[in-house]
Amino acid sequence: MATFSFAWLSVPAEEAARRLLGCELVRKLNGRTIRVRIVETEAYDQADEASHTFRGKTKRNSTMFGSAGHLYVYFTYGMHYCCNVVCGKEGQGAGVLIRAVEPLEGIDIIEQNRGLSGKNATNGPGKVCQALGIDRTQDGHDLSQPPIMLIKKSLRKDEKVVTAKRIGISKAVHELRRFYIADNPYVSKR
DNA sequence: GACAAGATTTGCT
DNA sequence: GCAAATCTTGTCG
Repeated sequence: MATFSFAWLSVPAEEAARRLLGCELVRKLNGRTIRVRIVETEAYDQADEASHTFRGKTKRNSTMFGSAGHLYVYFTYGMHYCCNVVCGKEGQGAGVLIRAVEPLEGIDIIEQNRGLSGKNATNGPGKVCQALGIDRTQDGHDLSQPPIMLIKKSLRKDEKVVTAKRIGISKAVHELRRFYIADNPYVSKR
């Protein structure tokens, strides 16, 4: 389907990061369904010194140079996966890191995958991937197709987006490119 | 062909 | 609060 289902993601990374807040991610795993809500994101684009795409296209980040609505998964620190939603226009090299989610359905599966329960199971980039069973074989996946789908949702009226400094990186840390839903208990703290 | 660093998490001092 | 665990990719010689 060469539709523009993800036209709403074909915008600058910062805008896409805001729009992704509150959206749901549906993951089919072993015949079960896991449904979560995105509560924290972080924007990356090619002009960002801390981005993988800063020095141009490589074999690893080629997914981020694809079209919006795809999944970019990378492996880091020898033990963790992080997942991003590609955004912007094709060839732009922009994406949004999913930093934290709120479990809505299939919580028992999440707890089983993580070996933990409560908010500690999904309040971090590496945790989200482990909880949803995402690894680098999902890199480049089309988020309009199973087993992982992205569903656009709006925030509730009483919820507001907070813009904050980035964390966990060593370059351009002062940039205000991290977004999260105010007062949501599943947001990573630090 | 070899070396250094990394969008993190967890456990111990 | 700090340091280790662990391996892939990118950069440099």
